[in-house]
Amino acid sequence: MKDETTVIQASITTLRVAEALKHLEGARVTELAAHLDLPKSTIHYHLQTLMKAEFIVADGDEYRIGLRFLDFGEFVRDRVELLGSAESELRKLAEETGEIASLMVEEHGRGVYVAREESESAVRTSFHTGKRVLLSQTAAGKAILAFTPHERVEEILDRHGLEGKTRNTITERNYLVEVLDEIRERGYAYDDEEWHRGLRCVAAPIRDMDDRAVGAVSVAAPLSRTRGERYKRDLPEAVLSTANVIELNMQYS
Amino acid sequence: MKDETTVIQASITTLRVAEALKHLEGARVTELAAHLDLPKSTIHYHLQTLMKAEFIVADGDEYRIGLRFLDFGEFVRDRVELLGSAESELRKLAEETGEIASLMVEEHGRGVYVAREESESAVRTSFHTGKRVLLSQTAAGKAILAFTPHERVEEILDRHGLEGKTRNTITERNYLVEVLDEIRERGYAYDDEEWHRGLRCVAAPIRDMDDRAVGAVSVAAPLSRTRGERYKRDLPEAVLSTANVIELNMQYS
DNA sequence: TTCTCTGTTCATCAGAAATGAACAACTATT
DNA sequence: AATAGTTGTTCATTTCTGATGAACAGAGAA
Repeated sequence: MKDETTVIQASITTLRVAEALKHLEGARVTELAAHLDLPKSTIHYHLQTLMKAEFIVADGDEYRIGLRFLDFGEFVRDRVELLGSAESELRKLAEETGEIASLMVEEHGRGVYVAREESESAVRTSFHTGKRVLLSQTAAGKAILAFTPHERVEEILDRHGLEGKTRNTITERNYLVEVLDEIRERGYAYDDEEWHRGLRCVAAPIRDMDDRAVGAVSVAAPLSRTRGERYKRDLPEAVLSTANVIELNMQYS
Repeated sequence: MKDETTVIQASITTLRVAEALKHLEGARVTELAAHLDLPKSTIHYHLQTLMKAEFIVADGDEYRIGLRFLDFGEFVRDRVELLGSAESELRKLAEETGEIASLMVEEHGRGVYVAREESESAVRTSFHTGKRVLLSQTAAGKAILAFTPHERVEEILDRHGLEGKTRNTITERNYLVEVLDEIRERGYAYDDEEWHRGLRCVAAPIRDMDDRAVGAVSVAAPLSRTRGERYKRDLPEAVLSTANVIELNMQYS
């Protein structure tokens, strides 16, 4: 597996500037230069480039990500076929459980939340649609991995590793493989404070005709509301049932 | 006003490839090469670059825009402060009128729809959130222009011109200025099939303390439902009232 | 098989991206 | 006000890299 793909460095830098601008929630030339460890002049030219292409905007004395990205974002969102079959079911799941229900798909070996519905009583966590996470760190991600061919899983783990996020995050490869086996048997996955302290999730994969995961539904709830039977039986049942309906919807569209 | 800003050509090309990929709704190397009039090899390297940065994805035998843009898109959407004050009001407006209600802001001299709500009976037009249009071609855009300082309006018109879209689109600068004066007096703007055949819109600006437009609300309805008083009185009233509430909401947040 | 498409790789070369220093335009401080 | 310390922009220079067409390999189609 060769990693030295020939890419255009200048473009990579421009994209990194955009990324940094998002990460810093707006920034000025000097700040970006420090953050990316590049000369001010270099940053300047890359910002000019992004401005000319209208991907960023100058707001007062700092640069920010522009609405052009919204255009692209909504476009790509509409291209996720799963969404059509899933959105209304997700809403029902959120209402029924009183928590946050979300839909994840895999891309470039990462998990991406493409939809999210929350009820009034849901916990306030700050992950928006589009959020990218490591598959190994979330219930939905593990549900996806469990129903992904072995070689592909290996590839993904090679590429992204197993970064620890909380004290519960799985960081050992062998252990992860065991967990995935369990999930495959059981049919659904747990996240017991592995991604965020105080937060537990239950997720079920959405599979195609070949039994490959095309995504996963998950419910996220605070520790305090995931005691006993609710965590062991009720939430899994709700999530599984939702995943099942989505799978059926998919087939008739 | 010098236009020859020094930009990085390689990056511009990469961004153009992304743009083309969106426009073509996914494409292969050869198709892109033809569309952008560049050698296949050049396209190849730019695609590799976008792939490595995970901004696009290879789907079967073609490349597509990736979900990374969704991350950026949602991020920038959350940064539009207006939205917090406007979203619920927009929904009410959509229900009340039974049409499509949307919110536009200006960026880089263009109009960008940042929110959109539709009722069941609304006409099916295919413009999604994030859609960028010429300000002169829409009711919301004209409402914004009418409450934008003269010099800035001149700048915008110089940059983007007055492209015709339907037979009703305003293409004469002097006439547009007249229309903007009317709008300023009247307080709201019309779009009489100027953007899309068979579609009429009514829009009102949302203004800040300095009377400058920070956005506009608009209602879009099919020609058949915009006869007589509804077009002349009811819709304007509804839109104005919504804009007013949003302005008030803004001040207390 | 042969032909005709793909997309990828290669070698070459012009020219463009990166850079630090110099400059100008502001703020803050005194 | 004057000054010192910021900032962002411009400039000249040099190296290295992005662009290119041709050659190549791989997949279907004929």
